[in-house]
Amino acid sequence: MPELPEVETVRRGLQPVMEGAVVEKLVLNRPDLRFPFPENLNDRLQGQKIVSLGRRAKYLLIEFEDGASLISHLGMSGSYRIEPDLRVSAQEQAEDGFHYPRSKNPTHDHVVFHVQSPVYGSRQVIYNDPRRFGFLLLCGTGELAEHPSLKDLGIEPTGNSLSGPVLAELFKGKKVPLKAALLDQRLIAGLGNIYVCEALWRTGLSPLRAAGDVAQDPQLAEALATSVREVIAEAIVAGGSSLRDHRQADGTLGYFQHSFAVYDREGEPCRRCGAPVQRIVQNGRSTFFCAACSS
DNA sequence: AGAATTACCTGGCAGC
DNA sequence: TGCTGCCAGGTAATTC
Repeated sequence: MPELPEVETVRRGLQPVMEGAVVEKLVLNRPDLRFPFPENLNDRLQGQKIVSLGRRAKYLLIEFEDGASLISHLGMSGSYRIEPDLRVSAQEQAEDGFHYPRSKNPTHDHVVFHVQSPVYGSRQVIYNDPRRFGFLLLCGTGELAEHPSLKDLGIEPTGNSLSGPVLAELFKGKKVPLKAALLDQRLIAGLGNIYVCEALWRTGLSPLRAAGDVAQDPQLAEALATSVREVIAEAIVAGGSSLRDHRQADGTLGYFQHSFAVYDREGEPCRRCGAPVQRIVQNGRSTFFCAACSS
């Protein structure tokens, strides 16, 4: 599920119940995910108010009033959902505007935040992750920027910071294929396999082309930077659209509503030229592109 | 140093 | 219907 747009969708879904809420209790149903949970996590967070829910690249940042932060990464299969507390009546549940998806598999409900929201009252925010590639790290006051998971991250592909000249500078002299360069979180942070394929297709660039090539052509660099920004922005809007009617934490719905130009469309006609979409493997991962109209 | 490969897990699906 | 093999959007560790 989670590339940047999905994490942003999750952030927006959780924000209403979590921001300003107090952590009543944190329940860990196992000792670890990808990494061991921080020690005494419940003791550290119990009674603390969540002051904001942020995001950096694909990381969800839960910031507390004492300045500490939880860094949450969803890995490949992580998701959050909101559930009503037992004390919340069916009537209130029906009227609070939230959508409460059932747990697809309760055995993978690894973390439960019991929160008391000033607006919605008691709710459970539940982290589910079948593959357990996700992780939860605790970061002390003021250490977020220097945290090992965050300090080497490149620029966000949101807003206007990713311009043609900026992209050209990042890719200058790089011999690696565009696919690898765009996936490199130290250059641009937040792109994953899907949106890299989509942005390259949109620009008419082959994923096999050397990144340094694009750096030497200001127009190409501008076009690629624009495509990346557009693809990400549109995906966030699509994720958000599933939140319009029922605010929900799980970004899955928005994600699957997306119709991709090339991703997972091997053999199907290119939406630009009609030639069959190709699938190749780069660095052990699938790349989808149109060999006929990308170069 | 930088690039490529492997490891970490479970679930779903195609093919037999 | 079960079994096997393969594939999956992530980062980190290891090897080259």
